[in-house]
Amino acid sequence: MQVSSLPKTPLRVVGAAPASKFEVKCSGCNLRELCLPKGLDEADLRRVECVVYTRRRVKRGEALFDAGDEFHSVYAIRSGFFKTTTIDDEGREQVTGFNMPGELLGLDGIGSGAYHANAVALEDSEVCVLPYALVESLGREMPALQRHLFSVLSREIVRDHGVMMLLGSMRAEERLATFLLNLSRRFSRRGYSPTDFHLRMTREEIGDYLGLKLETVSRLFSRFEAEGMLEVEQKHVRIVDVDALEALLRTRN
Amino acid sequence: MQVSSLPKTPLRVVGAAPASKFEVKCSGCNLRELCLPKGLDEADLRRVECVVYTRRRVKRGEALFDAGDEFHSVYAIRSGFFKTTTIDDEGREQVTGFNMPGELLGLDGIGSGAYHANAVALEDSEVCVLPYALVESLGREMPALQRHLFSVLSREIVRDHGVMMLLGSMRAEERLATFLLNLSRRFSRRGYSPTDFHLRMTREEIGDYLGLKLETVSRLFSRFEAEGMLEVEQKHVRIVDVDALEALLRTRN
DNA sequence: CGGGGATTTGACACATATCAAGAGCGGTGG
DNA sequence: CCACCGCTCTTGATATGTGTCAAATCCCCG
Repeated sequence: MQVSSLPKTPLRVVGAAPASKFEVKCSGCNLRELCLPKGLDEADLRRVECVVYTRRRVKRGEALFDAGDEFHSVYAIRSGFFKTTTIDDEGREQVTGFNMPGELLGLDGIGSGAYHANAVALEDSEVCVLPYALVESLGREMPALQRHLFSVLSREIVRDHGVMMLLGSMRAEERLATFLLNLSRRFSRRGYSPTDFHLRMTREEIGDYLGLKLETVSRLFSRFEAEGMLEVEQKHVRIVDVDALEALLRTRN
Repeated sequence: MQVSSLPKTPLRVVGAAPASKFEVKCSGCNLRELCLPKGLDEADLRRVECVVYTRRRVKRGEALFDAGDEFHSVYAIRSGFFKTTTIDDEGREQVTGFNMPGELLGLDGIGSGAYHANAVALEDSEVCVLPYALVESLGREMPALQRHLFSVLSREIVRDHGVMMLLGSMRAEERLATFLLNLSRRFSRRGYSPTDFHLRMTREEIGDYLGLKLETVSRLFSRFEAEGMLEVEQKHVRIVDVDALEALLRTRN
């Protein structure tokens, strides 16, 4: 079985400097279109690169930041995979999102000066550090950048509303189907197979995201496989019948 | 029984011009601290007032905007009460929020140029219209305003994560308790009784927000009343025992 | 190569949904 | 001012989806 999934660190710059210091070249980054506005010229890019002057590596299982940490930077994922979670006073844990290269982390900290979520790497990862004070002031000088930031925040709100829809109005199988189709689309956009990928999170983490128990998630995987929609082998998933998955969502019971 | 609830239009400027044209004076608005950054001087306020040059009235049941409408403005609620909802392709309806004076509507449209949600007035309401292009450019000249907007967007994300927590990890009674305590706090902040208020939404709308069926919501109200935590009379709610409500949330089963 | 976490699966419990009926309330028009 | 109508709400009986508990297997990581 041929499985194409994200390599551990597919986007690392070859010959980059040692861990504590990296060459940062947004201009040559193939994720540029995901974390920067379109149509920046060379001069703009150089100014952005002055803001993005460090990278940071986060090992699998480590936190990029924790809820309550003082907010100072937003992070652009360069390689790897993250989950963000919030834990309330009573210990309930909710996974608020899974994040892949080109996406931003830490936006939840802007409003209060402290991060509200934990961001944990699900595999060895690398992020670009964007000191927020610099981003903000650069935004004032570069309208396109400012507009882009507002846009990213707004789209995050729209995404969250989608998750609210999922959690509030969908049945378990619809939630998992939505989740898989969403992953598929995002992998696809990044040049990876939309039908064949590696889940970086556990069944429990999927459950904590979808509002389900891990046993339910496991059963659903088994059922989807039995019904010929998926091939599941541990964390490798192959979507065999996209149409059937999508049809699941259309079935208004 | 004495019930203090929001009057129909508590904040209307006495002697305001007719519906199509209002005096707009942010400087005299007692909601200023809710929708504007602190510490603006007189000159700044006048500039803001140039942007907020119209108001709009929305009757109970009418939509301020619908999903798919072209995005051009953000709205600050001056009086009244709104719900925002999203409907997916299959007709599932999710209430994404209830909004009261001082809160902003339409932020979800910034990212894509079209609103993603419907905003419907739950009682006769009035909003300040903030043309987004003007807000954006004024933000570049007034850092405090720009920072405030980012802050509002970020806090909306945090709020949404709270709702995800509610929908994904709480049981029905915890959801309703959380909802009531949240309303209580927001009424309180606006100078109204935190224990005694009028629900402007139906049981069904509460259910569509909390991911529950209207019957479940109704039963919960009855039970909370039977247990001496609430007094419920139609849409009037009186919180008799806040501690008990909060204790409900602490009960990790 | 060993061990502990992750996954699967089964049996059963329970919270919430569904279906149904009736009551209450508010608005409208005669 | 009263009666009617429609919508909202309440409550009961029952169904069902998902959670809980438990045990066995798997397999990945150190």
